[in-house]
Amino acid sequence: MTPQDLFTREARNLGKSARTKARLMDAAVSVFARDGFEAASVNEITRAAEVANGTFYVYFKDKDEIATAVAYRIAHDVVQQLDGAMVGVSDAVERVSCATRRLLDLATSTPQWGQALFRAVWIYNDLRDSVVSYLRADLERGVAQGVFTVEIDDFLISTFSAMTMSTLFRRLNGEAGPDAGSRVAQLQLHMLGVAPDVAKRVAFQALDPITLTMPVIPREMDRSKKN
Amino acid sequence: MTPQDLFTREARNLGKSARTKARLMDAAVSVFARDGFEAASVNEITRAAEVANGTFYVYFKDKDEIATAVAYRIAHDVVQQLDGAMVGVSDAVERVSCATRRLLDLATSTPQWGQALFRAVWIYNDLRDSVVSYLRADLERGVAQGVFTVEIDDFLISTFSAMTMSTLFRRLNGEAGPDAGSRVAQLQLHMLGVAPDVAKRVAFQALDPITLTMPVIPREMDRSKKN
DNA sequence: GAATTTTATGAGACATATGTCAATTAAGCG
DNA sequence: CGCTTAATTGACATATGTCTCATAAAATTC
Repeated sequence: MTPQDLFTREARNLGKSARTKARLMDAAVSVFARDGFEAASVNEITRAAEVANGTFYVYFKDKDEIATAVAYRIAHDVVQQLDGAMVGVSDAVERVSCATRRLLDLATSTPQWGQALFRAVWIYNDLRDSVVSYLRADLERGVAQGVFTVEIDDFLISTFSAMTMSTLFRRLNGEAGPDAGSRVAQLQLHMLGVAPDVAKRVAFQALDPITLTMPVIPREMDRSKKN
Repeated sequence: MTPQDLFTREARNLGKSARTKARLMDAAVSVFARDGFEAASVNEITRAAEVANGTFYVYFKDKDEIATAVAYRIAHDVVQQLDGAMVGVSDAVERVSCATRRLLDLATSTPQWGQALFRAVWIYNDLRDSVVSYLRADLERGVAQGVFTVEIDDFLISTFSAMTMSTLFRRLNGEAGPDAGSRVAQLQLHMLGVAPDVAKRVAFQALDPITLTMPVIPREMDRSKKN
């Protein structure tokens, strides 16, 4: 078990079936990250989890089921982390910039989860909406504060997230360096109509180094009652 | 043969082997567009092309080979179309806006090719560079003209293209309407530092309705000599 | 520690994919 | 037309994957 195996870590005090399920989910994360969602096979996941092929089907109906389980869980944790990292920030410009930068830091610090998040957001539309849910509010706050001069609608939000996501992608592939978060945040602020000097200052200002791991909190007891 | 089958159309006066190869390439385009590159199978392509499984291997070594053949060809044609549609436009702001809008119009008018282009650009990095080759020049021109106030480098260019590509994606999926091209162009201009009123005017000004089909011009004689 | 329940196993039935090749069919040509 | 070459075919060997199920192993209960 590597430090990346966060589901397993979470389940270490739970019943055996919860632990096995967690192993499978961690394995799925790393296989999805390595091979992509389409190319991943149940066999590959069970091999990575070091369980027999049949064991998989005790816990999940098929590949889709484990994929959604993993994806929604990761998205949930990411949203929670971001929320936590932004308490006390009230300026809309800062919030928007912060969110982008924190998301990139977070995903980069646990690359497998970053990869999985990226792919999941790609596939599940409603999941993207959930990761992005806070964004609309912050953008509208900025309009109310008079600092953003664009109309906030679905198109803008999609474009905005595409900028973040494409940066995440490049960051995970080593095509962009550690300043990618600040750079894309700066461009996003330009796009929203923030004055260049303000955009530059906010996007590049130091972030207090909050610990951004994915502290998966045990929430459930053993729930492996079939059907 | 549907009107979308542009390779077949191109090859209609060529030898039999060229026509079969073209059928396979058109089939590949539509299967890639429908199933995605990973999920597509050679069987599916031969079925769509209405040829036997073995025929495929006469013309292509494997799925990758036909994919690159198709992808590079589409990219080549798209670049050529865009170039053609922009002769005479010298203002950098207009050129940049135009390129984005034309690309979206083009890809939307032949959705299968649009899909294939999107997926191909995703996979083949050098191909993206080729589609985007004119972009760097136009951006630098804008800086020289003093209308863009950002530094032009790989990061900016990637982010810029991501905006275009994500819009293409949404457009092809019906998540964005016909004004998507203008809207994203406007946002891109904002990002580059163009004044809002100018950005709005240029991004939404009418484009002369140049015929933007993919006029694949026969260029080669039958080249189906194996090895 | 024996009985019972939970969990894990892996062989196997079935499906689908790849790439090869000997045989067949079609095309081109004198 | 008959001959030669080009093009196509589909069965086959091989591989990989999915999902089920009877059985084995492990954990829990009494």
